[in-house]
Amino acid sequence: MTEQLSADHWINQGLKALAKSGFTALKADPLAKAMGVSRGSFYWHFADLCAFHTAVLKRWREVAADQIIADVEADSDDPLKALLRRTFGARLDLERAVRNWAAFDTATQAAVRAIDRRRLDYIEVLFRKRGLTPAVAQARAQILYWTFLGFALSGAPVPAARLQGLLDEILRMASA
Amino acid sequence: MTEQLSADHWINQGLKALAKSGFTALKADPLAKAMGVSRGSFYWHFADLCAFHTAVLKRWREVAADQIIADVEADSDDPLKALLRRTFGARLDLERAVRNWAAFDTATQAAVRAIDRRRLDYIEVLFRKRGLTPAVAQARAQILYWTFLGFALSGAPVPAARLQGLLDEILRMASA
DNA sequence: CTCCATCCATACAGTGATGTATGGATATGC
DNA sequence: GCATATCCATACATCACTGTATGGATGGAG
Repeated sequence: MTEQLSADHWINQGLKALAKSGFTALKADPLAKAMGVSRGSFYWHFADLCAFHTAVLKRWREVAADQIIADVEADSDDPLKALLRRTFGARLDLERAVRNWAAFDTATQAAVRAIDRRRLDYIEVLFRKRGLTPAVAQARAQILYWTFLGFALSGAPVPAARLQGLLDEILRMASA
Repeated sequence: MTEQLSADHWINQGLKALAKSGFTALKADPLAKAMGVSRGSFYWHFADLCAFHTAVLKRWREVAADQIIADVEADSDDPLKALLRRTFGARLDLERAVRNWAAFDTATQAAVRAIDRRRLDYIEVLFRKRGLTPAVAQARAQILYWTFLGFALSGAPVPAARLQGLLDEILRMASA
């Protein structure tokens, strides 16, 4: 057994295809071709497409959660600033693809909602630690998160220098 | 000729299907069934699917532009506030669907970019009229537009009362 | 009334994918 | 060294949709 595949191989390939080509690429036939293998393998590891989809989604939830943990662990001199730098600077193709997917699949929608909840709560905590009242902290967390989502989903590339200035402005507005 | 269809009928149905079911619903066969007619009509009015897609997209550009005009014409006591009320309160399914579509089609992507440019420019003008420097006006316009996009694309429903508070907070942050 | 243009239905071949059934290859336990 | 479990290839039936070709219906010009 030199080159046998596992379910994880398929799931990883699924995430890769998702980030690169969107959720419409999550099909057995094209993935198999991309991996140089036949669909026989796919249908051995997964009952059907739906099972594969839920597996990919589960993995995404894990990595998205890990992402959050990593952000929490970020150097905490100015955690909000660090969080902005990290999130606005990250590769966002996967994020984009999953959220597009969510418009067509309720399970994906649920996963996205769960992740949103966690991120929102975390941002809110950061604002509270800065001394804002709970109500204002909640509002600004929601607003900041919307801003991030808009940036992530707009798809328009922003030069690094300009992005830096925009992040500064965001921080200024959020801390006023 | 009592019940003949025109290309416009198809395009309108396309926009409706787009808003309701996303860009994957822009197919001849399902649309024809939904209109109680056969694909023969479709392929008489349009050379192929691609031609239909560009027609739908062209129409979207027009209505999205009209939307902007309407916003510009909005009562101008506090234009920014009026703009927020109008955009955050509007039906955003079509906006959502088109932007999802743009992730899979470069022509759609170009249309979205064009609309984004116009909206951004308009918001920037509003900020300048409020006395902000060009640089700050540009930055805040971008940030506010991202915030709108995040709201529009997040898909999570927000109760009207809570939304009102959030809009107030946005205005406060943007005007500080 | 007739002819023609407009508009639509139907039938066909073709494509890309799904899911299943069956059998072949390869390592591992005994 | 053989049987078995694991993993994959191939072939098949099926489905949804595309695009085309052909013919039928309907209304207006002459």
